[in-house]
Amino acid sequence: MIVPYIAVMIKMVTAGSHAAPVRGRPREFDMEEALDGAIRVFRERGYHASSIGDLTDAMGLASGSIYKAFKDKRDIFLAAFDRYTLLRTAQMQQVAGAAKSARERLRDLFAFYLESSRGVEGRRGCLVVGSAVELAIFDREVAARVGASLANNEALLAGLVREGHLDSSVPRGVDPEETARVMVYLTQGMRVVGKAGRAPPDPSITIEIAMKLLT
Amino acid sequence: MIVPYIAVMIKMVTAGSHAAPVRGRPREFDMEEALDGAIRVFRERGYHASSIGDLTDAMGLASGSIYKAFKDKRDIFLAAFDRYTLLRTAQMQQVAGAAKSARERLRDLFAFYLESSRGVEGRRGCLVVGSAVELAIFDREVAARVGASLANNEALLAGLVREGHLDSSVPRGVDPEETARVMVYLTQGMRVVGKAGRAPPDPSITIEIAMKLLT
DNA sequence: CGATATAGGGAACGATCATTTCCTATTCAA
DNA sequence: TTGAATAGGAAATGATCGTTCCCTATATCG
Repeated sequence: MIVPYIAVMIKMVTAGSHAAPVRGRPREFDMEEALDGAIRVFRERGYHASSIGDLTDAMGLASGSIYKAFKDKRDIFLAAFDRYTLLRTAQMQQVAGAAKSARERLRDLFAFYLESSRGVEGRRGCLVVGSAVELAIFDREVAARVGASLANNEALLAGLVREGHLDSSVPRGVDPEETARVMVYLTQGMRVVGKAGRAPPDPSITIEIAMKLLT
Repeated sequence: MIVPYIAVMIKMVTAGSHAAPVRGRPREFDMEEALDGAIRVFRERGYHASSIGDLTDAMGLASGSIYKAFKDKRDIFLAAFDRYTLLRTAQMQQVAGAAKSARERLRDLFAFYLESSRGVEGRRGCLVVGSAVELAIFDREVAARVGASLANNEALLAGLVREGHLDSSVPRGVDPEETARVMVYLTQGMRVVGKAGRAPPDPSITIEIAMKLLT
């Protein structure tokens, strides 16, 4: 009797308290698919320009159903933000774990960010950047999540610089934390410029210039 | 008879067709002060979260008066954007013209951007970044202005790199255009992170790391 | 099987927003 | 000095938006 209760609690925690309860009619829609639709809308239009109508279309739900699963529009946004950062962190860690040397892994991350900032994906934009620009100043909770996401990226990059010290692919003189901070500026700036649709003709040149930070 | 007409036309062009006409009751408010108020509102809240009520407060005008001077909310925004980029470009050119060597002028520009991304000013944000993120994808005219502003900054930075070749403060191997592109990423990223309220404890270290791009 | 609990969905509601209207005030032209 | 033109400002308007309500459907518990 207590085991399923614990399982439910764990699922509720991982799903951010948006998991379906045990009693009553079960949820018919897929929460992850619905949130993917919400992510698409919020990335393209931002928070304020996304209407509930936009969200019902993209999530495949009626407004009544949305308000059964979420407290309000902001609650949808926070759930979408959390899923976005979850997926993005997974992608980054995958990219950052492929190559042999730490230097090459950092190069792969730059390429990944540059690719994310190109074409349709670039125009769609980054939800973290969008939240920072549109919401962080007046919403403490959003600001905290944006800060945590940036700190997370910074830590990942700093860790790679430190690994580079160990495998001798990055000179000891390169400060991990300070360099990672500048690299975060660089990557977030790529997303901004990508939103404006200005992509570099030859990304490989851009990457090599960015790699000078590891000198 | 024709001379004042020409003068009026020139003023209308420079003021973006928002100048007061010759006939009728003259405008009582100062257009530049009003636009400064609009700039403050749009920088803090973005476009969609800024209500006409916010703008009447910040511009010191009633809604009826605002609609006498501007076609609609978007027209106010475009005028504010143009004034913002005008002022910002002037500031940048002033900063970029002080030091002796081109390398030092580039360093001053990094410091200027980092300072603009700190504290209250940083939280207030950059109107170009905000426009790129919130509006560029669905508003061609805004996208064009954002693109022009980024291209302008890029050209300014590239020009300094080229000057650095001439005064030998920047190695010849540093490509002006490609390096300027990366520097734009860097500076726009600073504004994003500044919006989130995360400023570097010691800006001078950050600046020196950024200067590695000129290696 | 009946009671309870929750989901799905669409219509209704209340608030807010951008914009217009209308009236007064102030200028220039004739 | 009168008329045309425009500014200032407050109230009215119409549309849109987020949210709630209500009804039906489907599950579990006793």
